[in-house]
Amino acid sequence: MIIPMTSDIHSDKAVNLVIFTVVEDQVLMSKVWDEDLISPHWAVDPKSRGLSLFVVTVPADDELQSHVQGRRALPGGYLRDNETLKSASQRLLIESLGLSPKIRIRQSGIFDEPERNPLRRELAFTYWAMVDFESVRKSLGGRERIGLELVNNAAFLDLVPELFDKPLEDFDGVCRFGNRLMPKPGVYHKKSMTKDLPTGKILALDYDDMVFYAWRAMRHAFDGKLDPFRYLGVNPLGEAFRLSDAQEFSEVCLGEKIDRDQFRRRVGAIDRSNIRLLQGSVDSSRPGKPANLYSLVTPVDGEDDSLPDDPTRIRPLPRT
Amino acid sequence: MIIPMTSDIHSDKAVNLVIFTVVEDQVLMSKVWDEDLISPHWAVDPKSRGLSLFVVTVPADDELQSHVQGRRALPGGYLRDNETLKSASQRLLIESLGLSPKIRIRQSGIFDEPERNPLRRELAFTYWAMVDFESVRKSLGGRERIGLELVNNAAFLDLVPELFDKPLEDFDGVCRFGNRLMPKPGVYHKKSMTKDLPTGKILALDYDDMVFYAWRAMRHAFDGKLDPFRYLGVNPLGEAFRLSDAQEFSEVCLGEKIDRDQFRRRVGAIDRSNIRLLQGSVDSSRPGKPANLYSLVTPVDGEDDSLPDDPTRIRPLPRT
DNA sequence: TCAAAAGTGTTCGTTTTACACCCATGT
DNA sequence: ACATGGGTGTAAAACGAACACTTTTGA
Repeated sequence: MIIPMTSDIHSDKAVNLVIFTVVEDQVLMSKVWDEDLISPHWAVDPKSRGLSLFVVTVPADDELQSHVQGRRALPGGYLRDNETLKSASQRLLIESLGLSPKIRIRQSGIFDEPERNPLRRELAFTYWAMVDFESVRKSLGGRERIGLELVNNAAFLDLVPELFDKPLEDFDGVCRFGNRLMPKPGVYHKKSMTKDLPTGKILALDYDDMVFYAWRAMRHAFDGKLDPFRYLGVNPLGEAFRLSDAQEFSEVCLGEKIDRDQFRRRVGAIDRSNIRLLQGSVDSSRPGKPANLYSLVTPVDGEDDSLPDDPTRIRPLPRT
Repeated sequence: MIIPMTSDIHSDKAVNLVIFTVVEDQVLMSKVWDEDLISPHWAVDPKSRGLSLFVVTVPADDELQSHVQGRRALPGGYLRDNETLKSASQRLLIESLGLSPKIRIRQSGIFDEPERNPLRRELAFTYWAMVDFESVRKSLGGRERIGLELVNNAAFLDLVPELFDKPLEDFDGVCRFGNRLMPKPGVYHKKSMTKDLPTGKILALDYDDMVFYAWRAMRHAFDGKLDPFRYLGVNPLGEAFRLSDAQEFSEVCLGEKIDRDQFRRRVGAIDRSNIRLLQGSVDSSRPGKPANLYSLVTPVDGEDDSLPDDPTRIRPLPRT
């Protein structure tokens, strides 16, 4: 990528984007032909059906190649004079992926180690967003070699116990980019990042950390009494969906399994939920009892800023 | 203040410190003679007894004077080549206040509006800490004219209902630098900063916002099941204290009133609390029934990094 | 005897978690 | 019939908020 050499570019202030997307394995298989764009190769299994959470990656800059052993990077760019970091991240979302500016973007971290980039001192600010897969798909591949790296799916969650020699319940969220353990008496949350894990580093430089922290932030959309669709500004499930699909969406984003009955009751508390039963429509396309279909009461629109940036600071809505 | 003109200073990356301290009004009166250092003047009332939460301020830079109408600023400085922002904030804490590096510092915000500083484009990163009043006191005044600005105290909390025409329970935390309303059905948290309030701006530029967001972060030490002393790394209450003092400390920091019985029961849940009854010692120095005295089981030490940076991500400790 | 502040008991409604059971479909 | 997944009833446990009452001091 060639950066135009206009003088208003702050080349020591990078903005990196952690763009999440959720897609059903079979949709991914049928719509993405170049399997080199999807990593790792086992990420999509033709036999099983399920949702996967991915993050968008690009090749590392040429000048970095000698330092990164072929590992990929996160899309990004540099701050300009007349922008805030947030507007820079919006511009970069358009520039690098051709995505509409109506996407809800949130700040998630500062990466400022003097040695983090072996070429020069630069601070990196990460912004994250959840994006509809259809929007991402159009940009995949191309000269930019835009690709997807798996963050989490049901298969990975099933692997966790043998991979880390701990049951899934011991974790307060797991994904390929790291995890936290549930606190025990006397011990607070303990986190593990890819550099400490047997599975090893995934992306170049400190991009793994960027993904992990952004994932932790994104995760908050699901762990409280928030409406994740409104919070993320996107609905990857389509017009009508099964509750079990909504549950798998939550599980993959949270990196936790949720009890079926608890999940249903939580979203069923209509006074704080955006999900409503679609009268009289069922889906029998899969084994078992046909499932009721649901839809969103208020369809999402990306640009609603009535929600605060930090979900951790929202108390649950009181009952009516 | 003269900044040495060595070339490794990043003069477009500022670090500002929001240094909180809690002090009893009568201690403040007896130990600080220059009342110009304390703002506003009604902050300390010789008649009433109580705790106040302050933030440390300094005069705005000379070059800014024409823009700020005499308003004061937060201590700060610039990032250097070989530092992270966090180590810069530690250095600045020593340089500007002579404070020991053992103080627990946390990041809280990025201020990046292109116009935020009328003199030049600069990004500001804020770091906050809670500091023992004795440490702050030694630096007050002097050539630097280091002073204190009131953030919250019982008197201000009592004023809130008539000031904002709303009962205190409608707020999810109030202080002089802003507030949030409790969410109502259909409406999420709504915040008000000083620029929107009848009470008006307090400090120069966007320093009010820095204090507000840092205060919101500091507040988290109190609203969950965290041990605030361990989280803040400081104990402003001394060796032995009444539970009612611990309660006032919490109320002033939270910007909320807490029911006496609820507060006592919460800290009384010893398996998750650091507070223990001091056998056989009572304090009769105030009207009413003499109070039992308590102390911390594990005295605080500033440099314990077993606690994560973000309290919102801590789940309560399970019971033993 | 009263005000003031400390300290405790008890209730009630909500939330969380777990377990169990029934239901409707395809094979 | 049975495997598969959808959907609901119920109950224990934990938690939070509210209220009322008792205790011990000084004035």
